Amino acid sequence: MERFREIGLKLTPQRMAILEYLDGNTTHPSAEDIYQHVRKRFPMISFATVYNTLEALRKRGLILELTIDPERKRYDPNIHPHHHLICLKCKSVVDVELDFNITVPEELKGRFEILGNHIEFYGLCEKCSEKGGESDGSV
Amino acid sequence: MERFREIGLKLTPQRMAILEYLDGNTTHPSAEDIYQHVRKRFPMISFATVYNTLEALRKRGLILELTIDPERKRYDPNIHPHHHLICLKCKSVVDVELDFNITVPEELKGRFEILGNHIEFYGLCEKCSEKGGESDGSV
DNA sequence: GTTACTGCAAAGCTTTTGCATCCCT
DNA sequence: AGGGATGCAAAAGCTTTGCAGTAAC
Repeated sequence: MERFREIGLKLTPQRMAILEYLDGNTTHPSAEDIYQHVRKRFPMISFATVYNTLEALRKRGLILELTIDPERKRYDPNIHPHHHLICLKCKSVVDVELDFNITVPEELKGRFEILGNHIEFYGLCEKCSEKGGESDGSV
Repeated sequence: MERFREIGLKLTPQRMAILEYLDGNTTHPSAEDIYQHVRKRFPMISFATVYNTLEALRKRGLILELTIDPERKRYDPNIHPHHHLICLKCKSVVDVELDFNITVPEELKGRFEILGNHIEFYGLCEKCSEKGGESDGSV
């Protein structure tokens, strides 16, 4: 929270609300989710402010922009390297804090400078599994 | 190609061109890429046809819709389970046909029905690595 | 002859941008 | 006071949809 000021960002009430919502949040919200939540307290807040703040946070490495939902970007305040379970039905995302110790052959490393990796496990969450999953074939 | 007819799809010249372009294609093209390519032979083709065809193929499991580029969907005719290297700079995508044999704890399996996984390695491709990579912090 | 596909245009969503005003520092 | 942030509205991309005409079966 104070780190915010330290890195040269102005701490406005709107941003404070966004930060509070994101802090410890494991729901991997979209910009829309964040907007809807913060709007309860700041009915006048605009998407511009939400996107602007998210971009500022992302640029400084304080949040991660996830590309795991084909429909929209999701944001994750957990910047610790970790992986994700994605429910194919309800699109919920769950953290997987495990180290899988993935190593690629030297031969590959020569042709591509690998800086990191991210595993997406896809399947069905408990709720959607119970209901029985008529999938449309998407992966 | 003939499988197309077998599964109840009409084989039009436009679709044939799309199929030909996709066959063996490892560039992971976007809808725009496909449109631009097919347009050389069929100047009148529309995005509706491209998207329509891609959706028909995806629904039948003949192609994969990839969610690895934050800006747009990419399509992959390689439906064999495999992983990807993504260049953070030029967004090129390279296949990784290796089995990493990832296993998750039983405890996790109980709470989530895992149907598959996909690893994205991110980093810099050979070309972009040479140029030196001023990144904007995106992952 | 049917039915599905095509092309076009319009619309839908998510995300970005320009700009005048405001307010955090 | 100064510069960044805000809210609004418009615009930009990507993707979807409605519809009338057309072509594959």
